[in-house]
Amino acid sequence: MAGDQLSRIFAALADPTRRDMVARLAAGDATVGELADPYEVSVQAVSKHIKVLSDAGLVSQHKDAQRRPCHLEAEVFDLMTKWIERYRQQAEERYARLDAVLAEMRDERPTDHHREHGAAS
Amino acid sequence: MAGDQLSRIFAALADPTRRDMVARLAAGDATVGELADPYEVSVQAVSKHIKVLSDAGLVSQHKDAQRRPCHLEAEVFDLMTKWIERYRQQAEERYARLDAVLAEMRDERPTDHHREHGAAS
DNA sequence: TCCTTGTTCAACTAATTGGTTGAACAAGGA
DNA sequence: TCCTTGTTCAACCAATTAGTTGAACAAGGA
Repeated sequence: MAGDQLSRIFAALADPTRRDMVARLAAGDATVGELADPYEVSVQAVSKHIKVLSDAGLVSQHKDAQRRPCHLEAEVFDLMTKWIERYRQQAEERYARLDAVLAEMRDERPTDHHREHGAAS
Repeated sequence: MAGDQLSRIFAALADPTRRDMVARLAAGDATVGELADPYEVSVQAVSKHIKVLSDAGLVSQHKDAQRRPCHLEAEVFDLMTKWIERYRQQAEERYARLDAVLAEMRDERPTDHHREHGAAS
């Protein structure tokens, strides 16, 4: 399980070290060695982190002699943003409706002017 | 490790079942039992999933007799969106600049074929 | 050619996680 | 009161994962 890209992306970014690397790469491409420098972990561990980001499509690498510079693939972030926005908006709309209903109830109570127009779920 | 909220949020959403539950909750509050219904897993497993979402701040629960209806906390999504947008924009700006530089180079030597993109700045 | 640099592979360990079952607990309803 | 419903706790298992070390490999430079 956890095979789809969205799962891989979220899982990749659940690790603070990897988020840090993404932040670093947003400022410019970097080799695995350069990325490993600020951390106390082994280069191999960093290489593994890059693989995770790479499998998620967040990072690509191209050959340059014996180096493999890492490059942030910003477009993939759209997948996440779309997913997030969809449910946030849905939830917020629900609240807008609820607020409207509550406001209406507040309005109707003191004067009892207009009658209700059907139940809101 | 993985103690900060952003890590918990990303980790929580890395699981497709939990993303599904978020989708369900975006349409309206639901009890643990109702959430468990469409899945083949035990109610206890669903309860654990809700705990993960709850620890991440994505879901809250309130008491209603013996029920504990789950409620999606849409505001928390902002944390993610902000993090994502920051680095995406940063990366995109970098490309805008790179594109400008490449365009300039193209203008300056029309005969030279376009080069591979190396590290910027 | 041999040596150095940069990266990855392989094997292993410890910790985490998603699932299970069985028991407990909390709040109504008979 | 006892019974049912809804939820969580506890203990356990299998799979995954972040880290380690040691070895391999690929590409220049002497």
